[in-house]
Amino acid sequence: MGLRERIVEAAEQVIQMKGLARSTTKEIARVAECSEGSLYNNFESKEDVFLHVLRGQLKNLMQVLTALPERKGTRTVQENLEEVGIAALEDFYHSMPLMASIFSDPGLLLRHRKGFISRNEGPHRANEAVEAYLCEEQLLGRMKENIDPKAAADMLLGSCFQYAFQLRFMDGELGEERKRFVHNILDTLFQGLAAKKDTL
Amino acid sequence: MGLRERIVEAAEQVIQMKGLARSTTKEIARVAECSEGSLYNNFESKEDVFLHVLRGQLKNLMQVLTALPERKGTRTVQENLEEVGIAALEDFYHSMPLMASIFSDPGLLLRHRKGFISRNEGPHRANEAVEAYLCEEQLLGRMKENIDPKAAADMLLGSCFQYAFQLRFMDGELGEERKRFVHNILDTLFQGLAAKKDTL
Amino acid sequence: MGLRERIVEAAEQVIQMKGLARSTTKEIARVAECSEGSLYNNFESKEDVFLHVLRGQLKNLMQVLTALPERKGTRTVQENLEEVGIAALEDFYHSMPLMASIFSDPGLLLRHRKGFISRNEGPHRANEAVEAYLCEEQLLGRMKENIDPKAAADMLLGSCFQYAFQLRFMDGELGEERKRFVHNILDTLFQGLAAKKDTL
Amino acid sequence: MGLRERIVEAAEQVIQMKGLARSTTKEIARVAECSEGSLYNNFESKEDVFLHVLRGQLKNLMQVLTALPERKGTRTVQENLEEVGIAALEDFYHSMPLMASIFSDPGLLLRHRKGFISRNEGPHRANEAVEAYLCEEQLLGRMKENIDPKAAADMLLGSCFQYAFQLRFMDGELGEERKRFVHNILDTLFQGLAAKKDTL
DNA sequence: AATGAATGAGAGTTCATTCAT
DNA sequence: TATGAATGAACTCTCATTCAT
Repeated sequence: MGLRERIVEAAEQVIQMKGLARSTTKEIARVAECSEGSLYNNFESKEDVFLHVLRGQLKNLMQVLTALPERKGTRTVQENLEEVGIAALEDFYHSMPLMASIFSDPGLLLRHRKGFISRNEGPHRANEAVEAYLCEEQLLGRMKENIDPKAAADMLLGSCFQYAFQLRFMDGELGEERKRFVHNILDTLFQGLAAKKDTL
Repeated sequence: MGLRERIVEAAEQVIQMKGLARSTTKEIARVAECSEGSLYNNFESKEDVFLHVLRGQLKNLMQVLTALPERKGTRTVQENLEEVGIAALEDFYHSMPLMASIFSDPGLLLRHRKGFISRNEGPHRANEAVEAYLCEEQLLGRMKENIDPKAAADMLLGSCFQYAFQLRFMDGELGEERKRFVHNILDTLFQGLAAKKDTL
Repeated sequence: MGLRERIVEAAEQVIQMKGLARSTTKEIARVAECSEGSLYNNFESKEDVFLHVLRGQLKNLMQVLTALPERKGTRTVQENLEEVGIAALEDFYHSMPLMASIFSDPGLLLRHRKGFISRNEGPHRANEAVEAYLCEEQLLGRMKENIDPKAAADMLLGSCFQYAFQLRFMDGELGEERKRFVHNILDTLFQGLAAKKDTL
Repeated sequence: MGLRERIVEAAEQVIQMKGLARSTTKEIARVAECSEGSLYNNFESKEDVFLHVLRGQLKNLMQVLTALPERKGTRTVQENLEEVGIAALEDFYHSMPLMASIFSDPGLLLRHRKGFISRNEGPHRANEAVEAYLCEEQLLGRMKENIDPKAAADMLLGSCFQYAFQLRFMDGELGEERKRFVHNILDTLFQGLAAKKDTL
């Protein structure tokens, strides 16, 4: 593994542990087993290192989403979405401190927002991928016709996102209940809340 | 308005503008039109000021949720939830930089987590309130019986939460589409995704 | 007791506890049960308060020394000096943190040295008083003739002074061994170190 | 000379001049001709610098005391003690502002007392060394048998200690009278105060 | 005379960044 | 290319003193 990668991994570790606000170049260099000078031989600035760390997030989820189009028409829609939901929950949980930290410095966000968007790295990508998948399933008649695939995608990923946020806030670990959480979400989402017409 | 309040409001403004990481006591004092010393006559530390700012968040949403039990059995369930969703979206959007910033310093979170929990100030309160409301409506027969109220609450608030996060990330403003967003979510949630049985 | 006295006593307490460097007007006012403003209605400055505290030190020793001339020719010289030594040890022990603290701010010492000297408040007064007493006893033939009363006084008080310093440094309490210490000092001082002539 | 040493020397100079209470890191850095940041690359804190300054005190006296055992049986006891007394007077005079300053912050003393004791750096070391030397001379018959070597040591060093304290207090310089002072002390100590028996 | 909120200068400390080696 | 000592600007926080009440 090259030094650049080692530095990015070290930075990720340090930010996970201490938080972005308490991460220092000295500590990152220590964990990467190199000098602080080497940080600046490989990256423009500490900010630059952080950006590379950010890019490495949600890797697992993105992989699942990349494979999603192939799932179209196979297994059940709910099964396919469960796979997505679990991956989302895991990655959101893992990356939350990093992703959330960007709001602690709006200037940083401002400087790099265009870059994120042009490289299609925003956190909305996942939602769009799920939405696209659901459109396809709708065309296949495997999902109700007159509902909004975007809303469905937002509910699945949004509930996972908020759950990850709240777990981190409460210092909860992400244990086996993750499967049950996603399962309950999807069950409810597929059934709908509406009472039978005669009782409405 | 007392100086304490002015300081908290100034701190909120500054953190909204510059982010927690770039907020300085000097700037907060400047905006509050007092000396830095006065910050420390009124609060133990900068951290203490931040905590008071945090406590003032989600006020509007909490008010709507407090009124929710009285809504039980009135209007339609979907209308009642729309009110909640819109308030959530607005408050989440407004507070996101503040709430997310806490993850930039896990030490800070660690020091105050117990306080948050004991004062019931965690971000999960909203979800619990909506869940409780939906349980009641279920008993009234205004919602399908065999679905999970918690999952429904998580989807509504989770999608609003993530939408607020993404809007902030993309520098989007929260305009009139907020109503449409919540409406679509609830429409989809009430209908359910499941295809008609004969086509499943 | 008037407010002025209460403030001086409070200041002494606080300086004893926290040290001059960590003593604040806020704390002194709290202990004196008055406002910080009252400090400045009664004294020119914090420095002024400290000077008044200093003047109150070594009261017990000075009293003993004042009575010393009357002791002349009574009891034994050694007994009279023991009384002095014990009083010195006690007062030095008690006042050491205060007296020593003045060296932490030479500017303060410089500003007030002339005042100390003109009011005859220096720490050398005690030595002079003992020296004067010993001169008298020498005239009475109760002490060896050709020795230096000043040196004797310096040895008695000096050893007590340093002992008090070292006790404070080591966090030792001034217990019953104080009598033994002074007794040993005086025994040795009276006997002299010189070997018998035939062995010298 | 390394930067660390330069910083310690600069700190000693500054504390000698301004006193511990008025010594600032800015001034120390200025005198050491380095940045304030360098202070913190070389020491944990300003307190840490002060501790290193303290450790460097009484070097000359300690050297004389280290050589003392070799003096045993040579020259006269009084000559050997004069050398000790003069060194003590000089070092006490020089170090008094530094040593005394530690009492201006009992918290500091508390934090490091164990360290001082375990490293055998307390101010009592000198007394013990002289006491040990006198014991040896007693065995050689060069000093009166039935007197207390500890008391003798305490009188010699104590009188020098207090003399140094008073000189500093009075802004007196330590001139050539230092030899006379020590000489008088020792003369008196060796002779003893006791009147001839027939006159007692 | 008594108050205590407000002040602001200045303290110790941190840390991203540089650059001579 | 790798280093890490040196930097200095910027930070949070303290506290003696003032003054309107």
